[in-house]
Amino acid sequence: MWSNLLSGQTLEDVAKRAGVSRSTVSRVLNDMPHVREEVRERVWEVIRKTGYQPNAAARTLASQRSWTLGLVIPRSVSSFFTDPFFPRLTQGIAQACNEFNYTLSFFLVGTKKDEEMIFPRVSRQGMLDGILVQAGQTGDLLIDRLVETNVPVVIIGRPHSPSEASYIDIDNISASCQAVEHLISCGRSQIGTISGPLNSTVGLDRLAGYEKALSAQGWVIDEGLIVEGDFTEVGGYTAMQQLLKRKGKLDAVFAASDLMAIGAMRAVREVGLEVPDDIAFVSFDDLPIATLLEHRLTTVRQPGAEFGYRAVETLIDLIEHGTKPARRVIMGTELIVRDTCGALQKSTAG
Amino acid sequence: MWSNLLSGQTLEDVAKRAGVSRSTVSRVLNDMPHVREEVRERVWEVIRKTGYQPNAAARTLASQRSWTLGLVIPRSVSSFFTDPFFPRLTQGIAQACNEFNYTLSFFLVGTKKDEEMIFPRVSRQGMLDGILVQAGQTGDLLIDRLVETNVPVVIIGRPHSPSEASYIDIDNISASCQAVEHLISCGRSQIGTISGPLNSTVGLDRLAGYEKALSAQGWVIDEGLIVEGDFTEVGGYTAMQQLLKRKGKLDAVFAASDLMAIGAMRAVREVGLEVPDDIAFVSFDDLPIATLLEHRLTTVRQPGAEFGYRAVETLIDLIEHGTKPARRVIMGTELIVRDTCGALQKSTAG
DNA sequence: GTGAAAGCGCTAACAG
DNA sequence: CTGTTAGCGCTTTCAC
Repeated sequence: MWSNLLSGQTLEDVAKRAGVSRSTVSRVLNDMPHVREEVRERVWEVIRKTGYQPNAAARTLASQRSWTLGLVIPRSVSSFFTDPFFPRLTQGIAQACNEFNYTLSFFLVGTKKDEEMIFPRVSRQGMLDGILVQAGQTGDLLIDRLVETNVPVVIIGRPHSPSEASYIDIDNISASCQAVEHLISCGRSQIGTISGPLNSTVGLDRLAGYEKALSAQGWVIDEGLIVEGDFTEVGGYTAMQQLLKRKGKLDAVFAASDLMAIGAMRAVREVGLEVPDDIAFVSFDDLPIATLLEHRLTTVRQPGAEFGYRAVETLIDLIEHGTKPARRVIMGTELIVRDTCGALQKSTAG
Repeated sequence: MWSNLLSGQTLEDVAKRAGVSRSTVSRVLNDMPHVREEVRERVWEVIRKTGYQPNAAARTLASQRSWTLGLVIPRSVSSFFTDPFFPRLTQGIAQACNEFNYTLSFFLVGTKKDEEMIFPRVSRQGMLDGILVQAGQTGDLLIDRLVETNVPVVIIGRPHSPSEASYIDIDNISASCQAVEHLISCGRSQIGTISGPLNSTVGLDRLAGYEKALSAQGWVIDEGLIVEGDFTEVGGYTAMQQLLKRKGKLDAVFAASDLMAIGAMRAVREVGLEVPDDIAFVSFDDLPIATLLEHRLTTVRQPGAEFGYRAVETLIDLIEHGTKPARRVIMGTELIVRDTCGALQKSTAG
């Protein structure tokens, strides 16, 4: 009966209609105490009838709280839109934001120019209550700039510069070590690796895990068995071709991502070799596609959505309880044994 | 030398330091005329030195403009995080937002409860200058609610209810028709289809294109050759198994997405049939993976990033020049002929 | 060309 | 329990 949605209603209007003051309406709106039940209901009634919606900007300005979180993807994270891992991460983040009633703003830094345009928006007061930023490459200073900003920040992935920043990560070293150990326990001894980009901590850590496992056997690291990849299918394919040049001395590969393992297996198939008989594979991610391939991937499952969810929880903790001390959250992984490592085959046959 | 980043500086502080009034600083900040060049530079100098950043909430409140766009994914769009098409779309949207200096807020409606939580946030005054919403399924009323809100809205995909809402889409009917015509021109005549969900316009339209192509030949539509899919790999696999029950009468399939074609080809391989010799395929999307398969996909390329970019442009147009008349943007597609349709093979052999 | 003053719509002391 | 009163930090007339 009264004017409807978004007709520019204000608290004042609602107050007048309900015959109370602005403060009372504000109290009702924010579920605060000290309002008679009868009045509270009268006010709600008016709010409902008028379709009144509080103005977000005014609320933010007055309360110094925007209920908005920023998700920043640095320029150096080029795989954000191609690596299937990220959608899962984003999903978890979005879900947590919904649950905790935050809005999620998305800052994709595509170019150097973008960075200069975006940074002011991100660091602006009154815009964001906190920031989630994906760890990128060495030399990408965006994260450091963000941290200096004094807005609560949680880094997704281990940051390069050991600062007092909060971050959330998985234990890439242990997980990779375990993956390679599995290969060893399957009887493989000439194990190569296709690493992630070595200018990222995730690439570095997974390589470190590989080396750790070999060293634990007392084996010496053969640099020729290490090829740097880029987390893409094509990168895995190319890297495998490198590795195959020394075939005969290679019976297994640890790939730092499922996508690279898929590319690598394509290269293996092309030269007429068999997976897992000739070359066994263990990789990382456990993408949905892992079980749909001809040879189902033995791979390290890392939390995707849960990871994002937890990152948001951590950030909200910083917002509500202060940024010090820095939080360090390490989430667990799990080795999923399937076909590509040859373990199941063996136990079936043997 | 003066205090730095985010120390709670205000326009007032800057004005004082520069020896001018707030109005002048505001003019400088917003590149407005009527400021002496000398003064302008003095003010910029202070801004730079102090690291002052204007408060976004205050600015939004005073100017009634948030420079923020919302991207809403309705509950019924469950494939958002699994279909590789969406990342490309999002990328284009994010890029356009950067270029036009808008911030992108992301609303993922996961559950019915989410919808009730999110709707007020989205429709709230002072929060969003405009909304991009992905078209969902029939019966999903979110879009209609959003349109009623009077905030400028652009629907991504053709909406179900023919309202005066603005939308952007590709010509799914023509594109699908062309795809099936190609199959016909390759000499196939027993053509089945794995459709998208038939409660979505995109599913409906691609099926309509399939039927149009057959009808144009004077052929009668065989309902037994139509199986509904869900745009996923597994859905394609299952649908193909249905179709294969009538094999011998089937020499080609039009799949409404690449992912479904991949699943379908898996099913074909499992029963020992050959692609494209026994069954030819044409699909839709042209995902990056299309060229990495054993049989490279013949598929309809639809704009991904460009689509998102254009959606943002359209929305900004609505914001700046009014929502009437409604804009209808239809983007082009292109049939990419590769291996799965058998055309190349044939021309090589013949 | 510049400044004063009045809001934008809300929250949050502080009285009562 | 409720209302009054200040702001939050900026934009935007309107004088000068």
